[in-house]
Amino acid sequence: MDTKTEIMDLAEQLIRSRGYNSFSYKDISSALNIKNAAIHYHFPAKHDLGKAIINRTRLRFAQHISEWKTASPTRQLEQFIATYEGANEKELICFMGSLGPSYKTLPESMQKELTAASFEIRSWIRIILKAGLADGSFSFNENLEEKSDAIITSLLASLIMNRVTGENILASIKSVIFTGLQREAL
Amino acid sequence: MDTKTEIMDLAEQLIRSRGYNSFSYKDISSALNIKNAAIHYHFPAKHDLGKAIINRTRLRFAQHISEWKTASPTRQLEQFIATYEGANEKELICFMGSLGPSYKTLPESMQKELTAASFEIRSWIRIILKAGLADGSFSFNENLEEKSDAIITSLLASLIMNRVTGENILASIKSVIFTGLQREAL
DNA sequence: TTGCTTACTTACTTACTAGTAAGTATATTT
DNA sequence: AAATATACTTACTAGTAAGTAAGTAAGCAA
Repeated sequence: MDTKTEIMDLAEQLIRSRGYNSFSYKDISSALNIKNAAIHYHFPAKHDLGKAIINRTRLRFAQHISEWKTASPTRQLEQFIATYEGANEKELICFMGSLGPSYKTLPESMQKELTAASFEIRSWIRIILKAGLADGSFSFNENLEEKSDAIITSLLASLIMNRVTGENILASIKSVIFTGLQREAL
Repeated sequence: MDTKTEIMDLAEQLIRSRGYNSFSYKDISSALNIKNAAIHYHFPAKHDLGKAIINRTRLRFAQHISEWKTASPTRQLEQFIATYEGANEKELICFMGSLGPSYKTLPESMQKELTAASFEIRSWIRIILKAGLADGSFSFNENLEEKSDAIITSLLASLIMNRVTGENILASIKSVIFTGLQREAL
C-alpha cells in the first residue's frame, strides 16, 4: 500500500477516535515509521489532510448509495445503518459526530467539505423515506424532512453515547427508527 | 463576581463552543486579564477545571428537574428541550455533545463525571416518559428505554447539526419528538 | 506587630505543535 | 548518459501548551 493512503487511513481513524484537534503529525509519523516531513510532503498543511479525508468520505458515500440503488427502501436504510454498526465495532464515531462539535475551530476548507457532506447525506435519506412512503413500505405522519433529520441525528449521537455510557445505544436507536417507520397517527 | 466563577463560566463556554482540547489557559487568562498561573491557583491541572465544570452541570440539572417536578410530563419535557433552545441561541452545543466525541482523550476523572451525568439524564427522561404513559399524556409503542435514548441522542446531535448545516435542526427534532409521543401502532 | 492565609504575578521549564528549507536516493524520461 | 521527478530524510524554527517555583500585596487573627 502506498504511504499517502496509509497516512489518510490512519488520520481518518485518529480523527474518528480522538478528534481533529487531538491528533498530531507525530502520531502518524511514529506509527508509520516515517518522518514528520514526509506527511507534509503529501499534505502540506494539516487542513489539506483533513479536507482530503472528508472528501474521500463523500466519494465513498456516493459509491455506497449508488451500489444500494436497486434495493428496497428498507434494505437501503439497513445498509446505511450497517455502516454505523461497522464503525461501532471498530470503536469509531462517524466523521460528522467527530468534526461537527469542533466545527468552529476548523479551517474554512474543511467546514465547506463538511457542510457539503451533511447536505448529501440528508438529501439521500429524504429520497429513501420518500421512496418508502411511495411503495408503502414506510408509514409515518411527521414531516418528511424533519423525520429524516431525526434519523441521522439519533444515529450520529448514538455512537457518541455508546462511548460515554458503555451501552449499545445504536441498537436501541435502530429499533426505534424502524418502529417509527411503521406507524400511523391515532 | 469572583475570579474562580468567571474562570469556570468562560471555560464552560469555550468547551461548549470549541471543545476541551481546543481551548487553553491562555484563552481564559487573556480574556479575564489575569495571568496563566492565576488559573492554576484555582484549578491546578486542566482536568480539575474540566471536572469542576461537568460536576457543576450535574448539580444544575439536579436543581432543574427538582424545580420542574410538579409540572406535567409534557411541560417537563418542554422545559428540558428549552435548555437546548437556550444553548442554541448562544451558539453552544451541550456538554455531552462537546465532550462525548473526545471521550477517549479525556482524563479518567472527567470520563467518570461525564458517564455519571449521562446516566442521570437518561434515567430522568425515562421517568418522565413513564409518567406520561401512566397519565395518558404520552402514547407510544416502542420500548421505553429505547425511546428515551432516541430522544436525547436526537437532541444532542441537533445542536451539532445546526452548526454544520446552518439550519434549525433542533426545531425539527422537537416537532418529531412530540409527534412521536402521540402515536399508536397500526 | 507578628504570623498566616488568600489570591494572585513574575519568570521560568519542558514538551509538543505545525511547518520549512535543504539535501538525498531511487526511478523515470529524454 | 544526463536531466528530471518522486518520495522521502535531516535538521531546524517559531509558536504554543500545561505546569511550577518563588515572590508579593492585602487582609485577617492572635
